[in-house]
Amino acid sequence: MATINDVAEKARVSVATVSRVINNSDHKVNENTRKRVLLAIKELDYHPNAVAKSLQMRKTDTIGVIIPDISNPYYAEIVRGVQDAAEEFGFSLILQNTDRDLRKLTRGISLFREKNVEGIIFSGGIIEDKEVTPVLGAMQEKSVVIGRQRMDIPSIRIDNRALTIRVVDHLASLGYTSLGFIGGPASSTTSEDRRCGFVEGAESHSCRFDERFILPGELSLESGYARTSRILEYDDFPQALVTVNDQIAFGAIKAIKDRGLRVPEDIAVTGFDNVPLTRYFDPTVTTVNIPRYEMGRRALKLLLHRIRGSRVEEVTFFECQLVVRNSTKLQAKPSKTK
Amino acid sequence: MATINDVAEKARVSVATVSRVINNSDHKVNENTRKRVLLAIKELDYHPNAVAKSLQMRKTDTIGVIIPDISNPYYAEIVRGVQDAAEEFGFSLILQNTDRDLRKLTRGISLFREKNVEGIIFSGGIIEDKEVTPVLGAMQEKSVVIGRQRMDIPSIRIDNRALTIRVVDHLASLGYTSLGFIGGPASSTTSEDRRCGFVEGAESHSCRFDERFILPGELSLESGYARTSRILEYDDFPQALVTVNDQIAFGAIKAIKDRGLRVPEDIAVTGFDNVPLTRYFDPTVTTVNIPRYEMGRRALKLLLHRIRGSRVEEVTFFECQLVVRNSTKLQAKPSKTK
DNA sequence: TTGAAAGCGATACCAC
DNA sequence: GTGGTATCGCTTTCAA
Repeated sequence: MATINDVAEKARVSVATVSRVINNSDHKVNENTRKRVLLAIKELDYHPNAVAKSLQMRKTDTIGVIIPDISNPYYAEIVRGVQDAAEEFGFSLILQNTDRDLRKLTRGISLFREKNVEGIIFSGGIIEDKEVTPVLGAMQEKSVVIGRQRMDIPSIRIDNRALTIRVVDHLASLGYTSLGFIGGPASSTTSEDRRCGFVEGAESHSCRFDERFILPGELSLESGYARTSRILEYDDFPQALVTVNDQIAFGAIKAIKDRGLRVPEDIAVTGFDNVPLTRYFDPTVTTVNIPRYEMGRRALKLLLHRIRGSRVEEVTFFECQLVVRNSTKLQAKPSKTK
Repeated sequence: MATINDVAEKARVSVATVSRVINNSDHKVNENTRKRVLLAIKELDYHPNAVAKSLQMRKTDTIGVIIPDISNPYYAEIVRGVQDAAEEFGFSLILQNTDRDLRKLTRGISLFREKNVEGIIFSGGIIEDKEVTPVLGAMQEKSVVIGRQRMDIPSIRIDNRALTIRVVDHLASLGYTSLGFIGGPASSTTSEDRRCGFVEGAESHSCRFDERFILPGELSLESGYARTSRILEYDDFPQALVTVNDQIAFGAIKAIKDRGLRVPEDIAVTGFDNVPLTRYFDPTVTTVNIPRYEMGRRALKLLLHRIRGSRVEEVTFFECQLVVRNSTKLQAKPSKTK
């Protein structure tokens, strides 16, 4: 690999000059010299070494992203948003999956510090003050979070409680009077907020709900299937099931159908996220649209502001919409996708 | 941020000594000195600077991954495999999405070179000799590809042609005699290989197939829906549809049902990939399991071998299995998930 | 066992 | 306009 020295030698100029033309600095350089340098660069197939540059400049133009699992479409879409915005501003991403494991979380943060990332975006998983603050250290000033967390870091959020109340309102307006809830891990603040919203909404409509029908779980198809199966074993199972993500909802619907029951006639189901497949599932799934991609973009921009020293909003809320589809209509009408 | 110099000063030793204890080098260092250094490190909350280390060592422990789109679950799972393996060996990943756009591809490669990644893993999208070779340069020796491509780079592959023939065999054995095919972009070698396999299989069973029913498309739900709708407009539409991925298959099934037809009684559908949802869709989808995660892992390991100078297999094939489910059974039986 | 010093490949200040 | 050179933080001879 050719270095700036090789270029300087070949062009018979100093490295300072080469540096100037590489960065088309405002420092003037003669047109002819510039040409010679450019030629040498071409001939040597010279690429500036970003590592050396980073060392000197004390900036790496990379930011770290910490998520539970990139193979989870929910996070994948957030990451895509972050990444597109990052690219716009000339930043690279380096990713760390935690599987919601504290050890992996802290290891990721340490790695990021060593690699001198300029900031960190967290999404999902537990971020507890006690555990994380010490290893995060000064990087806390250069972090943003997508979702609620227990630390003093600016966050991009949605109002999970209010949204779940909206879901319950919708269900109540359709005449459902007994409800169940399938959540995620107890450590997930998102899931907890939704559970609170569920309870609050159900109470306000005097819906019947029952500890047997409020279950925690994983955010997965399998968990949705298993929890729903368990609920269906009771004769007095609820008329509608509120779940905290679309994967769970898919699993729930399959469990219901496998038991010979119909959605929504025998039991309605709602999800969260509005992944593309909700429009293709049978029945199509009532859910809450969460603008994951946009939240990713925004998180990146927010982080850049922080990095550059601006004060930023402590909390940025994103609006979400309830998307009503066939999994909650009392009589399913022929659906029209397009 | 404390540097190695600060530590040296605080511990009243030279940076050389500090370096030795940090890397527990085999170079002996007195137990007492070591303790002093360790203490200083703790007190200063010192983290070695990976950038400086990289510059000196001429290695970054970073590898680049180039894929069309991380928000596509197919690639997300590959990336997760790569990442887990990378972590095992102490490597970090840096990602680049191309959206199958040549300009983004070359930009990504350039970036990776500047960042001194130690190797590149490509998956998906067009990798044409002409376009890519020059910008890849010496990095070609440090690359591996997941999928077929038109360059001289070791690859991890599956036998798309044979697998598609297997799908057709299955269909033929069930008695389907007229077939259709919905593919991806013409630029996708994977999709092309599958089309060849489809034609070859259909011919060998003397199945009826027709240019009208062999359509290219995108690898998406929408595309599957649209292409299928078009096919269904013909009165002589085929009895079974082979599609090149599960997303397309989902779209196809919905299009069929929306038209009031049944899967598989009126028309059967097959996919490719075996994403988790194929077991939850209604009907469950016959597909080909592709071990994406394992392929990702293997790609990383293969790359590490290359980087370390070993010769590696030019092509590594992965076995895949046909997974028969209800979207191709002539009479659907009650399915049992678990 | 320990330390001094020469780089790694850039940037940028200061002379000329 | 151009060049010399200190510097970023670390590893690694080479001497002591």
